[in-house]
Amino acid sequence: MTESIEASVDLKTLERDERLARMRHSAAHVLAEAMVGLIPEAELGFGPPTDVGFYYDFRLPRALTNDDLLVLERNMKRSIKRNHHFLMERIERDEASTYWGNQPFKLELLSELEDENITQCSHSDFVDLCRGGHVNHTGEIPPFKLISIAGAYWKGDENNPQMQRVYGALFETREELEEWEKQREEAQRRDHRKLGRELELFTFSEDIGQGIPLFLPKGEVIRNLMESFVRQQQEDAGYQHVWTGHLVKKSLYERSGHMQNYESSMFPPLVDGETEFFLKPMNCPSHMTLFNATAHSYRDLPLRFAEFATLYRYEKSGELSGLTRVRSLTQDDAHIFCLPEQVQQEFSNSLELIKNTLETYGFSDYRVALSLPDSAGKYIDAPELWEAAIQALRNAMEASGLEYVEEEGEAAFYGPKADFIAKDVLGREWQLSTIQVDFIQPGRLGCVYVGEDGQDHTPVMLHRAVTGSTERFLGVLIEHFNGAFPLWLSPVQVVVIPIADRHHSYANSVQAKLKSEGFRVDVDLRSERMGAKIRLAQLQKIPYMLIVGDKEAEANSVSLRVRGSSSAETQDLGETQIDELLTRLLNERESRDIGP
RNA sequence: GCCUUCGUAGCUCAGUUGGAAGAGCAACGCAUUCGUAAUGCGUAGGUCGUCGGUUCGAAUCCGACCGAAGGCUCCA
Repeated sequence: MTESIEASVDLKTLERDERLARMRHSAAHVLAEAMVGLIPEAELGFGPPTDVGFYYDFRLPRALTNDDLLVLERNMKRSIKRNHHFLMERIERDEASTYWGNQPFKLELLSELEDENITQCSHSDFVDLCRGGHVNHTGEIPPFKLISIAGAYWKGDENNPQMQRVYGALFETREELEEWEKQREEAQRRDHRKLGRELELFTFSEDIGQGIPLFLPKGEVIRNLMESFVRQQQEDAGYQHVWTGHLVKKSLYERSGHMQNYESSMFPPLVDGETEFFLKPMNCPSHMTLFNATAHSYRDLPLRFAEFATLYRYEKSGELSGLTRVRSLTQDDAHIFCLPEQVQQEFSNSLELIKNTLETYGFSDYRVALSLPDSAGKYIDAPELWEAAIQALRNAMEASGLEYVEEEGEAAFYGPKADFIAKDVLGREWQLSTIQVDFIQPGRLGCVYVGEDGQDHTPVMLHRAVTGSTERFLGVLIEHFNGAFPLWLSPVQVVVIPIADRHHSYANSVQAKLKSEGFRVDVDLRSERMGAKIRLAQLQKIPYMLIVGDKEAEANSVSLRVRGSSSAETQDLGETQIDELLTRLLNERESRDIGP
């Protein structure tokens, strides 16, 4: 056996990320060791570290079960206790080929190694082809937990065979691991699919179809408020709202480039004789058609068309998920036709709109990704237009003082994108808003304006969505607020709770008073005890409970109970005069307060 | 679409090796009139996702399909 070529490391001197990566990668080795112990015929793929732990891909003669995870975990812990040293060594190619002779995936990896710097790592009796990056010995692997079994394509390519992937979570301390598990459970508790059912916001039905959410009355109230909010802001910012229906002829999408680039994500066409109609998967061609309906002078620009449009996208069945990935969605979409020199100002205006909106919902922490094309992609071939668009977008972002990271290969087929990725209260990231610069489609669809020089010119088009899709954004909001919406968004803002039957008429009068101010108010007239009514209101996460009995009816007041910002915490604010209550409610509603 | 798991009342779930479909909550009815998170009693509710197969007999075993979950792939 050759000598170790990996120097021993003092973990304490490493950056946290590097240290964790080594620990996680080492744990993956130990997982593979345990798997070979459990199923000797296991074919090994590879096992990298992840954001929360590690995984290892295997091809196995049988499906793994959750019981297998327990066995694997136990065996891993045994190996860890024995402080096996990780030994890196260099090996000759033909020696490696012989050694890995019956491991097809390892042979494939081996054949892809360009140079002769072939290394493998052993600990205990287990050897793995590996480029390195371990802790010194298995005893340095901190607390971990095997969490799930999943299918995964070899090398992430769907044309490759499917492997079984075992995921593990690993952190430096027991506390961090437990914290992570708690976060995970909290996320499950807040799952918008569960809350959507409990709060009667939306549902799905096999009779309607996969990925097509149906909104119950309370869910529709929220949708409507979300859209009204954006609509009002857009009107203030000089947008004009338009409406372009649901069906579009194939020929338009052929000219825009969508047929060539997007057909697989569109529902099959509706055929009428010679004509094929498609359900609209996006609005840009429709809005450009609207633009072309009238003649435009450079003086008209920028022209901003906005639409709350229902779009249909044929997402593959396995990709659907609650409200966050659907087949019918409502986009708060807009297209801004402008002069090249207006791009920067329009970008900045859109950014302002997006910022205001996200902050109103309590998303103050977000990052921006600049999505660029790569050489491999399906991007429309017009290098100088791409270059112009990317330059314009970069300039606009820098002028706005935005920090951003560039991501190659993520652009739309017609242009680069600036995507806004916001963090929710649990620290999870969601891609919500987007601004895109398009130098290509307007020319393809013959959009022109008459310039100062009396000649026709092609406008630049900005695509821009604020909340993205109403469905997806609502799904994120439900989890963000844990179903306890701020007053302005709550489907039921106030519930009046009479203590006994003799208080019903006073309760009704309180309801009428608040309703006349435009509040959404229920009265609980059931023959139940007050405690039961309060409990129901709490579970429904209604912001304000007004309890009325003899005292209150006498004094023209209510006993005020506030739901509180978190689901568990409530406040009894005691007796409050109706006028005082109204002032409070009006302020809270107008300011769209999201609480502490 | 692919891998794995799952589908029993409106919801959450029990249902032993195949042998008469259950509970709690919700709903409905009656009683109760109550002071800050569940009043009591009663009634009703199911082609066990669908279709087919094995069996004397299927919620239970097998197959196909539909739907869901966790991943993978994809997301203009």
